[in-house]
Order: sequence, then C-alpha cells, then structure tokens
Amino acid sequence: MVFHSSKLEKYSPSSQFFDINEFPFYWIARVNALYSQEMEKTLKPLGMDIARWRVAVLLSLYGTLSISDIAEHAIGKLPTMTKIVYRMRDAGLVEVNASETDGRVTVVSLTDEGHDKVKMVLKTTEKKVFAKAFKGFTEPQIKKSTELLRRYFINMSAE
Amino acid sequence: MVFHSSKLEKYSPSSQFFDINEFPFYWIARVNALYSQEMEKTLKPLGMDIARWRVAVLLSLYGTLSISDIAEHAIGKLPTMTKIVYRMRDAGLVEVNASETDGRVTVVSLTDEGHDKVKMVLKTTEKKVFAKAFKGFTEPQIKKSTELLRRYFINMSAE
DNA sequence: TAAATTTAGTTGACACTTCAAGTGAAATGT
DNA sequence: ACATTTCACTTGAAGTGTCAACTAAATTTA
Repeated sequence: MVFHSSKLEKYSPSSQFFDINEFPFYWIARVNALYSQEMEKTLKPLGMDIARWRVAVLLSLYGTLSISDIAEHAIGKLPTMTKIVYRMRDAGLVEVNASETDGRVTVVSLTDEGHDKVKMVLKTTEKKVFAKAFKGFTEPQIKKSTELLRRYFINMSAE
Repeated sequence: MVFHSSKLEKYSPSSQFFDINEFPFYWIARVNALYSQEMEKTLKPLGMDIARWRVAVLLSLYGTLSISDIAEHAIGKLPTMTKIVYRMRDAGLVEVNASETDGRVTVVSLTDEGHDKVKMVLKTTEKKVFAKAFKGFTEPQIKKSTELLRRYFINMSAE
C-alpha cells in the first residue's frame, strides 16, 4: 500500500512524509547550538570557550581524569582533547602530570585558579542561561526530557 | 534552611546537589555529538561532512534558500555558512546565484548531483543511524521528546 | 532626493579541529 | 625472555570556523 503512511514515517528522513519539525535530532542540534552560543557569550569575557568549559566542568565533577577519560565523557577526538588540555595548562587552569601507575597515561586536574573560574562561570550562567531554559518546566518534565535523551544516547551507543 | 534541597536544585549546576547525569543539556550535547559522529562516518566516504550535510538537507526540504536563511535554520554564523556554501559549489553540490529581486541576497539551491547525494546519504543512514536511535521508542514518546526539545529551544530564543 | 543607516554577504587573519603519522609504555603471544 | 601488538597519547600539516573589517545594495531619515 504505497499511499498509506504509518505514523512513524514522518520521523524517517528518507520518507516522503518526513517532517523535519517533528524530527528530534533536528531539535537536538538546534538546542545544542543555541545553548553553546549562549554559553560562549558568557565564557568569552572570561577567556574561555565551550571546549575548555566542558573539560573544566568534567574535572570539577570527577576530580582527576586522563585525557582519554575526558575525550570519552565529552565525546571528542583525542588530538583535540590533548590540545585543549595543554592550552588550559598554559592558561593556568589545569595541572598535567604523567600517571604514576601507567606511563602512557596523562592525568589532568583543575588548579585552584581553574576551580575559581568554574565557580565564576556557574554563577554568571545560572540565571542568564539555566533559569531561562527551564522556564515553565516542572520537575517531572525536566526528568522526562533527560530520560528520553539518555535513551537516545544508549541506543546510539549500542554495539 | 541551608540543608534543605528543593527537587529542582539538582538541575542547577552551581548547586551542591547538582547531578550532571540528570542535567538535560549534558545529554543534549552528548546525543548531538554521538549523532554527529555516526553521521560523519557515513558522510566521509561520500566526500561530505556534517556542516555540508545540514545545508544539503535544508535545501532538499525547502528548495531555494538565501545564505541568511541557511544560517538561521542551522544556527550558524554567516561567514561560516558563506564558506560552506562556496565549498559545496566547488564540489558541484549546489548552485549559487544573486537574487533577482534583492541584489544583496545570495540564493542557493541543490544541483542534480546534490539531490542525488542527499538521497544516497539518507538511504545509507536510514538503518544505520535512525532505526538504531529510535529503537524501542513509541510514536508518542518520539513526539514527547520533540515537544520538550522545542520548548527548550523556544525558551532560549526568548528576547 | 541626498545622506545616513541597515541589511546581506564576502574576505583575510588567526585560532581551532582533525587526520595521519609518529613515540614510547604496557599487555600479549610464543 | 623476547617479539609483537595494543594502548595512550603527541605532533605537524591541512582543513574549518570565527572575528573584524570591508563592500555593495536596499531602506530610512531629514
């Protein structure tokens, strides 16, 4: 039946019934772009950018991480992360050391200055970005959104 | 009451109760990164990348767009879009013309080769990316995810 | 209608990301 | 125990993205 369309067809980009405005990945990309843009505005005056910021937050949450760990959490390429980390070191934000248990591994952690900068950015972005984004959301709705996103992530991580 | 935490506090990055795994924007960034990574794998052998791909899809859906239109839909900077478009023209994927009604405007549209390439990419990514991502999702769940994402987008677009 | 302003796009310099090709340390195989 | 392979980076070259400065067309203002 060529002219019958299941409801799911509009989520299938190759279908004639595809509707980009109903396609979750289109909105994920757009929300992410907008979020990044907003964050950049805050970060720039503080001499940071999104790349450095993601690394800084991960380090503030997890303490010490290897460059591979950072690449994994931030879903980035190793050479990129290496360079971000050394740029951050040159800016005094992180400390870089060879692992004591595995000579191949480079471990990274925030300096005091790095911790301070994280606190500063969070304080600035609190109302400007987060309060704005969550406006009108109830706790269960935020939770639901996280849950659905996590499911997409798990699905795509499979194999 | 310093030691009391409202449920919403865990979504507030500067709170001591903040939990990154419950933070929607963390997952949006990760899902987006993973999705981009998967797409790149498909696009690379075809001589494309995510940037070119986003432009190509928009053109295949909307027909002819100005460079500003493209920048708006894709949430990118104008100089970036200009360069992507001319790279795509050099690769034979799009046609670039001055608007007949407004001399400032540059209008862009897919060539036949561009249309073919879009079809090819969609066919390849259908099962590899989309079917995989939506696995286990019902139609209402996909719809709900889009709805929530759109709300985040609208919130952040405000002002 | 001429001047001033706004809009849409382009360009060059520079910072950043990525690929490909390394290095050296650890784990594995024989 | 030694050779081979894998792992965790690191580096240089090439490609991209972004800012600032510019051009030219359209619109607004005086």
